[in-house]
Amino acid sequence: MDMNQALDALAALGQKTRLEVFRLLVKAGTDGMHAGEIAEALNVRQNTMSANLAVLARAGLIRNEREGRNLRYFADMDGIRGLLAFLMEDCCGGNPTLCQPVLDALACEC
Amino acid sequence: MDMNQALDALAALGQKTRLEVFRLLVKAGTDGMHAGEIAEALNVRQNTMSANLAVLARAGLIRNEREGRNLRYFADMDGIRGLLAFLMEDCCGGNPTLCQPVLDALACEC
DNA sequence: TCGATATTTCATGATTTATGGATATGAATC
DNA sequence: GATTCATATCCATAAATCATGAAATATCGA
Repeated sequence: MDMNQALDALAALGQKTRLEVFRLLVKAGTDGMHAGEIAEALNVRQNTMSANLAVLARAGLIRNEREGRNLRYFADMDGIRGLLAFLMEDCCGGNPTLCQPVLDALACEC
Repeated sequence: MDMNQALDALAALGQKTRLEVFRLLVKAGTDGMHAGEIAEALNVRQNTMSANLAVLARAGLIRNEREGRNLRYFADMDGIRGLLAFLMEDCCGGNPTLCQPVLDALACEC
């Protein structure tokens, strides 16, 4: 994760619809959700949602798999973990005893 | 941490100068840095930096203490911890064995 | 009180971003 | 191959955001 990736990710999450999408997908876990379901759940028009999903995907926060006519979207745990690690990098001057446990613990394998 | 606070925090971090400031202050830890030092370190004009510091402070990500003519800024670990917890809330449908350790570990006391 | 220093506030113009309608693509079904 | 469904893309417009210069505020020392 470098600065630009982190910026993309944070900017992507700094918008209401996209933050809601991300949290919805985090909650959905490995089941994921179809694009249409997401749009309906959040009451957002299809084209707007598509654009927002694209922003999140480009930022590495979600990914999708095609299922016939549908696209199923998932939260990308690797992406969010990398972002969190970047945010806390060199925490407290890099003192490892204080902060390394935080980063290690982000190895959540949802 | 509610949705609006989280949006403020993410939008605040989704801008290059502000993300750099935040990481600088995370690195500085309990020592913090003067506003002027921060502006100089990142080569940003003082009024621009002041505006950006205000955004971060309003978002609860940094805080300051006056020291004579200077303001010393610090990363607000409570703020960032709350944000990270909000992002991962109800991860995997709230399955606690998978994801609770991540949230607990964010109790880093820098 | 006066001047110097550190920082913030305000107003503005320029750039970026979000949204909605229309349209296009891609996959399944008939 | 025509139709239909799910989703993506294009384009124009409205809204939000950003950096900047000028002015204001707060603190310190003489």
